Amino acid sequence: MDEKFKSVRGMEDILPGTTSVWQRIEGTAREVFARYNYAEMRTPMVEKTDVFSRTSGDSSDIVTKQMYTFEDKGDRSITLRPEGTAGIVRSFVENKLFGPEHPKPVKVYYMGPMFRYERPGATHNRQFYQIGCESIGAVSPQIDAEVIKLALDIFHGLDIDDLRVELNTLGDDESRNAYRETLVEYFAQFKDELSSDSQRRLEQNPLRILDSKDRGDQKIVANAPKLEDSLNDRSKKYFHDLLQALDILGVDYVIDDRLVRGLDYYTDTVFEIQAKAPEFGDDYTTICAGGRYNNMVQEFGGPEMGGVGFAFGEDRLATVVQSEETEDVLDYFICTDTKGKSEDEINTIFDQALKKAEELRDQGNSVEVNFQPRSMKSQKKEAFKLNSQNTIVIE
RNA sequence: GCGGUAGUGGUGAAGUGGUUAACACAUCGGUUUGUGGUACCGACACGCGUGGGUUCGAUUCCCAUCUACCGCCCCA
Repeated sequence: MDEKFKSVRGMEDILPGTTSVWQRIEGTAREVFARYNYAEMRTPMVEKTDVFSRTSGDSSDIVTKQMYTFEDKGDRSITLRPEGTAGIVRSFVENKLFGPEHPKPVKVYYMGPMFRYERPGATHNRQFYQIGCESIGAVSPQIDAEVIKLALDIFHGLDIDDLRVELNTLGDDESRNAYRETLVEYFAQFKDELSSDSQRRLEQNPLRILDSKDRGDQKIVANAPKLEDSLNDRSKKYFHDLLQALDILGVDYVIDDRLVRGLDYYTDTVFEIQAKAPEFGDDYTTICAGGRYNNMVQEFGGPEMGGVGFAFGEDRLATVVQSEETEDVLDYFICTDTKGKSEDEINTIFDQALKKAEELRDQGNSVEVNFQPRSMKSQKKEAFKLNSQNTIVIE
């Protein structure tokens, strides 16, 4: 085709042949969300840039290099949402869902496109699709555990069973600030040995050095002080209680004290769910991530209320999920025998076919009609290919 | 954003500095077939991602650009 019309880089079409997989993912998610009494919420795909830069953290990778930001005609800086949580919380505050008339926590889910400006690849698109949920307005380890179980239920419902939950706590503000100080103190000794990325992080977000992939960094990280040692009693208890709640639900988990996540807004609980599949090279690959955020509602000018949620990418899941085994059957295929007929005669035949199809469809049948002048042979071939139960010929 | 590989019809692909760009599948037409997927015949890229350049002449060489894929980075 003419190149100037090609789709924008990183934006992919989801063709009719593959939508059934997406529908299964979304349908399964809706069912599970309903069982946990979550309601769907839809927020705009664009927000003022500050909504994301304030909450995600000015130094996060998403904000520094992945935001799809531009100015509208009113010179406002707006951004295509890179993730779902910030917009939901913004709406929660703006619409006063924190009010007493709304039972807490407010439980919502969402699904839709997200945008990040980065290099596209097999598993990376600039427009991608996420499904997620948020439980806002109450803080309790049982809620966190329930949210994790909810995610697992969705994946099990999609027949993804080889799963692993990785878990960590970042503690509350007091604990994190204390840890931050000891961490900066520690890394400062090795400042010159750290990668350039991590040297930058040292000033802006020292926690992120912990999951640096740089080999040199990793050696230094290995001996770094543990977050655990900086946790205050409240944070320790919260995490302990979460583990207990997960035990009660029979959820297996792995504690990973390096897990800090790329977004700055998390407090206490952070988690990832990984799945192993041949499509992922038989490795455990992260398919879902989430955590608790107890400051964000306030940051938007709301009351002091915590939230917890997760999100998973549909694109990545779609490579693993099989479409449901629904055999495509057609009730009727209507052939039109136009060979040797005049144009007027052909038109009449097509009209008859159109009418016949309508009658059959009114009775609830699925019907395909041929409105092209072509041979009976190719029409019957097509009827066979479509697995048509009945074939009618109009001549 | 950096490094690497690649870009030929609906699909998979072969190929060459120079008259008609293999082959296969799909599609369409025809013949055959006790007739609905068989067999056979035929049609199907005025074009080799796009834009320049070198050349008597480029799909084939050079440059740029776009796109895809892999690695890094990051993540979903």
